[in-house]
Amino acid sequence: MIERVEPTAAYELVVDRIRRAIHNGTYVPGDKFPPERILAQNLGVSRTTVREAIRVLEGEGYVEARRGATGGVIVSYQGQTEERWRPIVQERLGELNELLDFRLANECAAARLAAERRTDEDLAVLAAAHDEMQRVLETARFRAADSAFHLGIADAARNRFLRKAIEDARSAMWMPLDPLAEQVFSTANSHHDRLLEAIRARDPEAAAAAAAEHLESVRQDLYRIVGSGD
Amino acid sequence: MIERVEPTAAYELVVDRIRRAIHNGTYVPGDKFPPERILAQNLGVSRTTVREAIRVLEGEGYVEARRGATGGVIVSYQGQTEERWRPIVQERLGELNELLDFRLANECAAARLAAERRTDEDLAVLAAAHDEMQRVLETARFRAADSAFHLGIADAARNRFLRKAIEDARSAMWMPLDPLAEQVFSTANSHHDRLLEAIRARDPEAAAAAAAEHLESVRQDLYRIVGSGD
Amino acid sequence: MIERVEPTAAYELVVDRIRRAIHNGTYVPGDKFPPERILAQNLGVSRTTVREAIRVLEGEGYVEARRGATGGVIVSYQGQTEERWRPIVQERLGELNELLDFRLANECAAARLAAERRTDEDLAVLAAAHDEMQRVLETARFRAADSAFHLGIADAARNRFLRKAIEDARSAMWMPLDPLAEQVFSTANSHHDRLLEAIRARDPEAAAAAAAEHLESVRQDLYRIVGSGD
Amino acid sequence: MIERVEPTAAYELVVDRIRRAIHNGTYVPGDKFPPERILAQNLGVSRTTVREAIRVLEGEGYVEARRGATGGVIVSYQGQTEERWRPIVQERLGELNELLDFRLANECAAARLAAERRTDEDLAVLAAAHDEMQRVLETARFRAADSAFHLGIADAARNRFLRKAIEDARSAMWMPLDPLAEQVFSTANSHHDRLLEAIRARDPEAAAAAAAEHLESVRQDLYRIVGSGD
DNA sequence: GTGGTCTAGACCACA
DNA sequence: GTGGTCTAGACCACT
Repeated sequence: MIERVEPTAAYELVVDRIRRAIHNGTYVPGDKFPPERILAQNLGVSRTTVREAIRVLEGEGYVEARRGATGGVIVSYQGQTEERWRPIVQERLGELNELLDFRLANECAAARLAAERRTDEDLAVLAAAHDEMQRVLETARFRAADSAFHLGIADAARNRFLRKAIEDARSAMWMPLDPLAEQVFSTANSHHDRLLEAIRARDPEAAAAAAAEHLESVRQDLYRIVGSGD
Repeated sequence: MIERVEPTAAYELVVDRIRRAIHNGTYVPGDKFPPERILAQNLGVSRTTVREAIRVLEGEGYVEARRGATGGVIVSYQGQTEERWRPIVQERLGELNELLDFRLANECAAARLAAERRTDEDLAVLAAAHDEMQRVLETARFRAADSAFHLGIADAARNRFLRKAIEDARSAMWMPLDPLAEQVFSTANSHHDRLLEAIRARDPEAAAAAAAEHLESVRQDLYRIVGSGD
Repeated sequence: MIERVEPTAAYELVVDRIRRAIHNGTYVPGDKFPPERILAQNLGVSRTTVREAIRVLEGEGYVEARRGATGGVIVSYQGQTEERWRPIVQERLGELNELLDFRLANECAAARLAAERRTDEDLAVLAAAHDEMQRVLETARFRAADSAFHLGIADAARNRFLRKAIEDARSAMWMPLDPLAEQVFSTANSHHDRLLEAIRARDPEAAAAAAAEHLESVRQDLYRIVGSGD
Repeated sequence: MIERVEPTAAYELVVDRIRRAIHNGTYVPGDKFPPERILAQNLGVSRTTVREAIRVLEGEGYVEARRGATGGVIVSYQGQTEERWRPIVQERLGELNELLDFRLANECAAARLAAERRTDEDLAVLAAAHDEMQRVLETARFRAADSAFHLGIADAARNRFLRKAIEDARSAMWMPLDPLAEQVFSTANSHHDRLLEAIRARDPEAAAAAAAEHLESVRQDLYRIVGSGD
């Protein structure tokens, strides 16, 4: 009836923000973060708090801090093989399915609204991300462009609640499956093609359908990972 | 790119929990809350923190604390006339529209999934809430039953993310519009009828359509409030 | 610079109020207090708190509680001989002198203002108290009339701050010196005569002088008690 | 006959102490208070209680709390124009007159006793406060020196009851009338001159007369404020 | 090293 | 047995 609250320390929130920025490709392995002072300012917290967060992320192997004038905080490489992740996916399968249903609801709605409301600027952003995805070879870069594409749709839908729900859900689904990602590049690109075209053509239903198809194919990928162990 | 974090104090979380419990009708005006000591235990915080939250809610006029063995913290009456709320609705109109689009996405999806997955127990819960809505005269009780109905659908959909999104959105839309609510009782009831029937019949598309229709009529009500001032 | 605070429990305040009422003769030995319920109402506290206070006063020997229909809380007799109090007066002599200087300041000012502002009603109250003092034999009754007289002057001065200061100071000086009191009856009466006449004649300076003389004679009485042990 | 008691929470006592310290100029706008932990120790209460008091004072606009090593609780600036305070003075006029009569009684008595009992150390304190008053330009500093001067007289009188009565009365009269204060600087200084000289000369009657004259001129100032609105 | 928050436990005043 | 207050101690976030 009334559930437990769990107070979250400021530095945990910062950890979350940074981790999410890495997951959605804002920063890819090898990238350097802005200086702590700047980060602190942007996040609206003190530098101590940022440092605390970075220490945690270092512990998790997400980032690496280097001292000196040429130093800074850089994102680490941490690709994982499909093999190592299969048990984890298996365990989370129920949750991942729920997440996909949740994304279906929100990303289809966003695609529909984006098709209605998109400006030419929105379209340019989406097209750029789409181009980027077809050009890049590196998984991390692909993921960044992928995020930019899907969040660009949410932005074009002009709805901050859908935007946040989509961002949350994508972040929650994230897994460092570099090898897998490569296999699905081409499939993803064909879906993205259809989605982009529908939005360009201002066709809400086609956009929603393309989004749904895309997400269902992601679901198939997950089942394939799980199944491939048998 | 990287957004501000806003650290949330434990007592703020408690304020939110309690406020939400009032908004969704878990406690209606005149109801007494569990004793502070019990609340603290349930919420997993100390009594001081609960009291801090109650003090805030007292300041906002949500609750009133009475001492003594027969005392306790009770929910205040704070009905507002449509007149007083028109400017506030007007100001929030953009946000409310976004919220409705967000609810459309999630509540239609929930209705669809509920129609597929509902058990007989789910149906019993929905039917009970539906009956309650048609029986009660008091606005607060109606609101409670309304919440029970819609969250019951989310529960039947077996998806915690949809559930949370729906709860959040409903809570964010809440306004103490008692008079308005009364006017829309009958309309709401007819929509709920259709929704319940679709779920009973395990018809996903009909359920989604009924949910959509219901939310669009809520949107019309909001515009009516704003427009009635001319 | 910033001094300690000492929080006072409600029941301590009640103890103080009741003790003061006994000291200034509102209730004299043998008198019965109002029922607890009434006391609680008048004091603005709950009955439990009144009971707590009475328990303390019982412990101090001020009152005695008797059960049953004819029962109630009655003020105890607790006369003390001069002998027993001499050491206590000696110890408090510095404080008592300060109190007398404080009373001089405030009672003279009150006498002066009373002479200017007194109404015929004020005069009647003072005259009644004055008569009472000359008639009574019992120490307790004399003290009651004495209090009525002096506080009546403070009331006639129409100044709540002087009133409170006088009441506080008189209460702080109180000692259960029944034998002493008898010895000074006649002296006190002659001073009171002069004070009453000056106020009746609306002569501020004479009133202040009479008040001063009265208090200085009280000071002499104290030194006599202390000295009489040599 | 028996008056209501009003139980005072510890934090209310602390609020009072701090507010009084501000009123009598112990801390002037811009000053920083001792750290909460020290305050708590000095006041003999827990830090929670001190914080509760500070929260109240923050709400009243008396103080402002800043975090960080260079932070602390500082006294706010809150000067008020004569205009804004006229109605308030008007409303309190009766009470203020009573307070002035009360101060007359006690401050004249204190001046008289101070003239008799002052040591050279007392004189040095008074002279220092007197010098300070003639030197400072800032209202707040003047008020602080003024308080030091008058309470210094009470201290020289060696009477804790007069001391407390004077401090209470001065605190109760306090108003944030900065502009007014400036206008009366010179008048006050001339009165203080005479008062200081009488105490230095050990002339009780002259001291009392100077104190009386000073207070009567304050009364005139109040009437001037009230009258100036016509 | 400051203010901000939280905890666990206690006692008090109230009905 | 309720809310109201207080304590002693702790950790966190800020500057």
